[in-house]
Amino acid sequence: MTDLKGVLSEAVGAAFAGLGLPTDLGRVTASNRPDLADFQSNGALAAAKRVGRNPRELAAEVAERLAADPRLASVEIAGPGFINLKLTDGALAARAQAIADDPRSGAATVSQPRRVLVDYGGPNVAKPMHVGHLRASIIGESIKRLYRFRGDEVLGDAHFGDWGYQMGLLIGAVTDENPKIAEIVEALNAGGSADTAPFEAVTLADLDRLYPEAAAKGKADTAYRDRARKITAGLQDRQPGYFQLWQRFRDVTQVALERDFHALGVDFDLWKGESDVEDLIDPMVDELAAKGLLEDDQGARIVRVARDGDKRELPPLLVVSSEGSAMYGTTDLATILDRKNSFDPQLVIYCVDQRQADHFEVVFRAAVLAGYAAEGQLNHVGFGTMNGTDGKPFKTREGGVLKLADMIEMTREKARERLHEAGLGEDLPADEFEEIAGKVAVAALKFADLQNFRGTSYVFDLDRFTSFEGKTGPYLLYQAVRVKSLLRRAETEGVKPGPIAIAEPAERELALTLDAFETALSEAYDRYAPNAVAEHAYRLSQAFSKFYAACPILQAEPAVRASRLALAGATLAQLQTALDLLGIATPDRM
RNA sequence: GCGCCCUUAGCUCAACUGGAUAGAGCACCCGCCUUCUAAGCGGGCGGUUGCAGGUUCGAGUCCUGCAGGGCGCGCCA
Repeated sequence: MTDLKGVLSEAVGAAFAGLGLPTDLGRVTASNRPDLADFQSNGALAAAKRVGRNPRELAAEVAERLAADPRLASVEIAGPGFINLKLTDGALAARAQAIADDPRSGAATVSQPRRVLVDYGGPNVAKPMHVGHLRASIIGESIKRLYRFRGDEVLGDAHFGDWGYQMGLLIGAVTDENPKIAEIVEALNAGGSADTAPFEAVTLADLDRLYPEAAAKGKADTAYRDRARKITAGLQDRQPGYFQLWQRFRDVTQVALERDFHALGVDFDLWKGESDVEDLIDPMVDELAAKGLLEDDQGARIVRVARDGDKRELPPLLVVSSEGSAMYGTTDLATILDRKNSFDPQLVIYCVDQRQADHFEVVFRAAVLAGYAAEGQLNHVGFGTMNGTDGKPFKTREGGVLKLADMIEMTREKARERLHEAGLGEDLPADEFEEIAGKVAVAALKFADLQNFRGTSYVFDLDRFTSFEGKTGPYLLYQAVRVKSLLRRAETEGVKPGPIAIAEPAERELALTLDAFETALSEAYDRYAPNAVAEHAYRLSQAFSKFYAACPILQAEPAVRASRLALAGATLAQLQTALDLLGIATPDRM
């Protein structure tokens, strides 16, 4: 299905071709001046430069060739040579009708679907998720849905951090604190057998408490750090005591993670972790050595990735540490190999904090050197940080890191408050009210994040995000619910949608906005930029709201009523699709 | 020190990859509910796009320099 921009680009392109000029000059975009036109082409300006002619003259010749097009109500030249196009109401109505009849709400699919893997989330075993994981989850989930909707075959992978130094630190800390567990670990490591039941006593809260202490000690105390590294290497060697205790860490973490992700409406197809590629590492190291990529350096084994012409000095990829353990770059590289051997993605999107840009550059270069990926196939889609109102990375009032679960509950509480303030949902059963509050909270958090371009940092301001007024998630839910309510009423009154006709300005604007969905999606897709979808959802809501205020629906005469009802239905379908692509679910009532 | 990113209305952010008069929301002011959810709609106020040059018909967008802010720079992830 082609949108109006595409249809008109073809027509204008043909007109340019008729003058012996390149077809691509006909590229049409939405008008910058809605008061003058629906669409515009700037091709004459570009052409004038190439062929050395007056742009207005060229534009006039193109316009002449377009004059007979029955879909166009007017073709005008303006300014230095803009070609302004206005559609007939009939052509607009036909497009709106096609969108209303389309289960995809007018969105196209890519011509060549790819296998795409989205790597996001990145929670760590033994550490509760904190606000830092929020953006990865929100943006990654949206990108996954967007790519899938465009027709690609997409897998989302949570990619646990479960195999590094922090595991060694924690095993050390837990055994220090609990002699009984230390005894069992030692016995198992020595090849003996022991009852591991006491491991069950280790809770996520314990790990949560011990990790910061251990990490701090590791920084300050060289001996402590070296022991943790040795334990890490031992774990990676599958020494039974370390390995079984580690499994307990993984289990207690998994439960909490699933709960947090579920609350956010985030799902993964793969729950793979660093440990899943452990078996690949030794052969991979051998292979890298055989290819002559590996170098010994200060007791470690590295791959140098610097290139001529680099503006900065990139560090090498550290493959094996001086203690013999795998580093995160090692598992990242092995994961690339693992994916190549299984899903064989044509594109991998790493949705990870922008601060890790250098790290990914190093890993990607190493992957290309090793022949595990082609140049450009691995793509780091970075994002900025979420800051507090002081402009610095978000912290609690006490200065600590806020757990994700706490943030979600905070937002949910705020949502309940807002609903009560507005006197909404009070006649609903308690469980439905809770469900609505949950959806409002998720919509508030996600829309606040996704309305900004991912690369920029933004300020976390709960009061603003949860407001029902203005450009917020709750506002969008309200709009969707309002349409649902309208459609329910039509249903009970036995009113059916019918053929769409366009007459009023508000109807025109709504139809044009519905048509712009495809442009927003392709931009979001090409630039890994969900904010284009968020922007569209908001514009659609506004256009509908204007229409809703200006054009009575159920009170209108039957033909108009049927048309407007169809427009309302098309709006709801597209709005829900757009929100779904942002990972936002819509309640039926509020 | 080297490198990357950022600086747009009082505040929070957009701007379809170089196009017309730089747009939204919040805040503030003025209108609109006996009619489909007013959590809404309409109107107004608000700008030397950090500063200085350059490229061209045309720059928030590209190039150079400067100022301010953030981040990264091998055995954490």
